[in-house]
Amino acid sequence: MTIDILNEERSNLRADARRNRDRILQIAIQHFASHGIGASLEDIARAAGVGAGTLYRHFPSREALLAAALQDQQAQLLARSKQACAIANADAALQAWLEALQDYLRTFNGLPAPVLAAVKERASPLALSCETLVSITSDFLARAQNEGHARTSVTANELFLSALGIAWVLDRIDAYGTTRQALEDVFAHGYLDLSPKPPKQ
Amino acid sequence: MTIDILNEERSNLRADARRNRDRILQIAIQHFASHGIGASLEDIARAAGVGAGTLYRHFPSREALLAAALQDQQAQLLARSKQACAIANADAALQAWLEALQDYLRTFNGLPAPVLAAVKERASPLALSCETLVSITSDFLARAQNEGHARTSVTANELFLSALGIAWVLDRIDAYGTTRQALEDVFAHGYLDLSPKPPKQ
DNA sequence: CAGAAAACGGAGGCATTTTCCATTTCTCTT
DNA sequence: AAGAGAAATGGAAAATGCCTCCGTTTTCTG
Repeated sequence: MTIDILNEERSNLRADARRNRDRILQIAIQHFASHGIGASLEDIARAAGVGAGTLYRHFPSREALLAAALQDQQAQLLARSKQACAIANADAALQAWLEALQDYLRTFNGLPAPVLAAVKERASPLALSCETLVSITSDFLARAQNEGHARTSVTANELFLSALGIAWVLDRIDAYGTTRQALEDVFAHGYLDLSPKPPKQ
Repeated sequence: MTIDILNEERSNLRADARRNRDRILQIAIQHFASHGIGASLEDIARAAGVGAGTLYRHFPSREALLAAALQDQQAQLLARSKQACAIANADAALQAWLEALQDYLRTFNGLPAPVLAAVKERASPLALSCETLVSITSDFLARAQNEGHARTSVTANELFLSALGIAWVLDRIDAYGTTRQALEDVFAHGYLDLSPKPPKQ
């Protein structure tokens, strides 16, 4: 149920290795934040004062580095999921969770892409956390289907994937109109409204 | 109203230039189809039997080449929009159009990304066709809002962006469950269903 | 057919990822 | 406290891909 992949605690790294690892991670977070997830790994290595080889030994792939850089945000996301659990109204709880998820996906520019990739690639360092996210989504969805108004034909996977899709669009469109709220609205209610009696015809 | 950017007809290209341009384009379509929009431009040039310089002279950027490679599909898309226009039911017409749009966006793997980029970048070679697509979407949406059941709070832009988001997800998830139909369903109806009386509470 | 203009192509500059290994640094034992 | 061996380092280099530049070749025109 935990989202952590590697706790910092007791690890048998040599002192210099640990120092370098931490340094790289800290710099990576800064670079991902300012240049998006595509930030140059060479730049990160240089800024951290280590050789490229060192970076790669600690984080064999961009995704591995990304996964490590996301741990704090993931912890925050988990905290928000706990808060959302406490919301009495099931629909509101689901909505709160989806909003938290959107915020998380905004941590770094371009994050939705590797997260989506991780959904299907078991091997990805982000995969574990992805499964957790889908599973949490599933919990909120199930509750909203039972107690609230969530459509019963929707699955947690679809919900999660849709959230990714929206996050991806918003990631790249930004201030294009009043888009964020609007898109989340389409997401929630669809573009068709079959509820009241047809306005015409 | 046309989607064409450069008609093949009378162009004052020298014979060898036209030959090369056509050749490059033909090969590019094949490569984009098999390797996605990220296909190596060097490979395309080599396969077309021309130097990299020649490719770049004819198509200054990947997007320009992509735009040219998409012309046939765009023509097909326009044709489908005409067909959809003929559908009596406004909702069904909108749905048919959105489906055609999805198919178009599946032409090459990864297409949604440059299309989304083109939505905001006036300069992009894909921008013109993008505007056309949004405008067509707008027509179908307006009709479905008047005659059918499309929610009046939704705009064509939001609809188009949502379609891009879905296409992007499906592009990378492919056979992940029964996803396609399901996602389009969430898109159409949302994940909440407020229509009938609340099932509980 | 010859000269001018147009087009060609591929070498080379640049950026980036990733590997490899000779050297350096740490740690643990004695 | 010293030194052997394991661990970690860093940066050179290979691989890939984008894109430009310019000496050479092809086409067109009169």
